[in-house]
Amino acid sequence: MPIASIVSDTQRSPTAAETALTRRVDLTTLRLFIAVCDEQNLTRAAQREGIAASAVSKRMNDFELAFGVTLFKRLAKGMALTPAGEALLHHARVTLLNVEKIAVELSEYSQGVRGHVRMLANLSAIVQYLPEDLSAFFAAHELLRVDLQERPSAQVVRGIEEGAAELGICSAETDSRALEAFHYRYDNLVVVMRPDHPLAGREKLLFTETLDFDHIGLHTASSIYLRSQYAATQAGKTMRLRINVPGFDAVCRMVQANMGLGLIPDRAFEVVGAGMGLRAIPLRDDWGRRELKIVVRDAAQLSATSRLMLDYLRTIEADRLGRVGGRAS
Amino acid sequence: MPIASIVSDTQRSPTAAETALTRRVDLTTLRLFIAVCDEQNLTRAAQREGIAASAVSKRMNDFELAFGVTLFKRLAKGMALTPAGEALLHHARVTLLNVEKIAVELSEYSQGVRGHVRMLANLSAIVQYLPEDLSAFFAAHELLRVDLQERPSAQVVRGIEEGAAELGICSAETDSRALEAFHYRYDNLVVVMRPDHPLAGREKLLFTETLDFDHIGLHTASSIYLRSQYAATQAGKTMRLRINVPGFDAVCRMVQANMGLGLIPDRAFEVVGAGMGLRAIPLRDDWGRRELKIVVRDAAQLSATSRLMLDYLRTIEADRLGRVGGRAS
DNA sequence: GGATTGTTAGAATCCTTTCCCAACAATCTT
DNA sequence: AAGATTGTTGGGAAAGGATTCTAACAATCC
Repeated sequence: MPIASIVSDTQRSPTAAETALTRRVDLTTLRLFIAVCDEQNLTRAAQREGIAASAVSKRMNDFELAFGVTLFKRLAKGMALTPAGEALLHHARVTLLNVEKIAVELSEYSQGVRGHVRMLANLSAIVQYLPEDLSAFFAAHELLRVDLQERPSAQVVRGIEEGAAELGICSAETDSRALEAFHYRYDNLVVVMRPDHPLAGREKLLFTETLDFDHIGLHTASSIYLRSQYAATQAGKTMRLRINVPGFDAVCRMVQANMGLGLIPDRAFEVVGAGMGLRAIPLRDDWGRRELKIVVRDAAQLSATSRLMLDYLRTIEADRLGRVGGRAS
Repeated sequence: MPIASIVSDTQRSPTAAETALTRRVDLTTLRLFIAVCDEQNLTRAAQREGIAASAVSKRMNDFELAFGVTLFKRLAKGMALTPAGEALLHHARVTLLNVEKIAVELSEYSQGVRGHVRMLANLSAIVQYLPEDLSAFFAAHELLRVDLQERPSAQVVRGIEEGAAELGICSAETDSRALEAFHYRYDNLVVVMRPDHPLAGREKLLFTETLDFDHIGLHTASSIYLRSQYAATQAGKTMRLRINVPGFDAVCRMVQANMGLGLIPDRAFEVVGAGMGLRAIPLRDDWGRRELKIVVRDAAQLSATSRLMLDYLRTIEADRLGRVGGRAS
C-alpha cells in the first residue's frame, strides 16, 4: 500500500538512539504512570500503588528527563496529560495488558498446564466441531490449554500469517496463500424453516427454490453469506434479505420469529436449533457440501503442543470415517 | 459467542495472585530471555547483551522460581525451550515490540512533534482524499504526526470500537453501531475501460448495462464489491467476474490488460489510472454516489490532537464546497 | 491560615552485577 | 583408552547502583 506508507510511520525500524532509550523504559514506571493518569493526582496514585509520593514524583521526572519530553502539565489541582503523555498512556496500557497475559499464562503452566495452543477459527468450525474435538483432545491431554478466537475465514488466514496464532481453521474456499493447509471436516448446508413453511414438506432443496422466500443473512463477511449471494447471482435471481445477524443461534431465533429462511451448516442446526421446533432441509446444490481446512504457517516449525493438536485434528475425522464407513453428516 | 468462551480464556480477569506475579516481570529479564532463545545458548546471549553469563543464568533461574515454571531444558549443547518457554517467548516478543514503539514515539515528541493521531481508513479514503487532506493539515500543524492504517470499512468500525485508533473513515453504508459518525466526503463510482471497448463512447452508464461484459472485482470485503454484487442481484443478473484484485491500481492494470471492466471511485481513477490511456465513465445509478463518514468513539473525550484532526476533516469539504459552489467530482 | 498539590534532599535499604570457582558433558589429542 | 581441552550452567560473596522512605520545602487554592 504505497500511498498509505507516505503518511504512515509505524513500520520503520528504530534508530540506535531509540533502542538505547528502550532500556530506560521499565514496567513499574509505566504502571505508576498509568496510576497517575487515572487519578490525575500524584499523591493518590502513590497511595493506590502503596508507595511514597516522592518516589513516584522522582520516577516521573526521571522518565521525562530521559526522553526529553514533558508528560504532564503540573497544575495546582493535580496533573494533566500533555499530547505526549496521551501517546504514552495508550502504549503503556497495551504493554501492561500484555505483561498481565504473561503472568496469567505462566501461572497456568505452574499449575500443571503443560502447553498452550493459540487458535483462530471461523464460526462454523467453532459451533459445530471444535467443542467435541477439543474436549476429546483434552481428555487425552489434560495438561494442555487452548486459546481460541472466532474470526471470519479471510481473517483467520491473515492472523496465522501475522503470527497471532499458530493454528487456524477456515473455509476451504478461502485463499490461504503461502500457508500450509490440511483437510479438517466436511460440512453440509441446510435450509432452516418453521414447520408451517410452504417448503417444510420437502426432502431436499435446490437453493434456487428458496429464492422466492425471504432469507435471513449471516454477517456480510461470512463465507456462507458470500457464497449464497454468489449462487443467487449465478442463478440470475435475487436473495430477499430481511436482516443480517451475527451467529447461527440468532439465525434460528429469527426463523422461529417467522422472519424467513435461514441457511446454516447441519451440525450447527443440531447444536443450536435443535429444541426450537424447526425443520432443517438439506441443500442439494454441490456447494451445499463445504470443506473446512486447517492452516498453519509452517508445519515443520510448529511448537510441540501445536503439532500435537494439528496431528490430532487431522486424524480425528479419518478415524471417524473409518469407523462409520463413509462421510457422515 | 458463548460456545467459544467455553474453551477460550483470554478474556478472564486475573486473580490477585496473578496481579502480584505481574510485578515480578521486568523488561530486562524479558530481553535477556529473548536473547537466550535466539541464541539457544546462555553464554552467547550474555555476550550479545553485554552482561556476565552468570547474571543471565541467575535471572532466568529466579524467573523460573518466581513463576514455578521451567522455561528451558538445560542440555549439554545449550538451552532448549519448553512449552512454557515458547508461550513466554511469544508474549515477550510483542511486549518488547510495544516498548520499542514507546521509545520511538516519545523520541519523536522530544524532537518537536507535538501530537500523534492514530487513524484507520478504507482504501477509497486513503487513495482519494487523505493524501491531500493530510498534507494540507500538516501544513497548518507541522508538529503533528499521523499513524494511518488501511482496513475494510467494517474493520475500521471494529478497530475504533476496540480503541486501536481514535479516528476512522469508512463507507457511510457500514453499520457504525454505537460510534459517533460525521460526514466526510462524497464519492462517485466510474466504470473504467479501454478506449476500444464497446461502451467507451457513452457519456453515462447504468450498472446493469455493464453486466453483459466481464468485470474485475476488488477484494471481497470491500464495500464497492459488496455493493455491486448486491446491485447485480437486485437486477436479477449475474456479474461476470474474471478476477479479484486488492487495489485500485491493480484494477486499472487489469483493465489495461483487457481483462474486463473495472468499477472504482472517480478520484481514485484520476490518481491511479490517469496516465494509463483508459476511459472512465460515470455511473448513473443512485448508489454510484457514495458517502464516506468519519467515526469516533466519543467526540467529547477525544485527545486534543485527534480533536483538531476531526474538526479539520469535517470542515475541509464544507470550505471546498463553499468555494466551488456545489458538490464537485 | 490551613489544606491541598508536587518537589527536593539525604540516609537506609534493597537489588543487581560482577568475579571467581565448581561441576558437568562433549570433543579432541596423545 | 586415558587425559586434556573447550564450552556449558550454577552458586556464593563483595562492590556498586538504584530505589525507596522520611522529612522538610515551595506553590497554589479555599
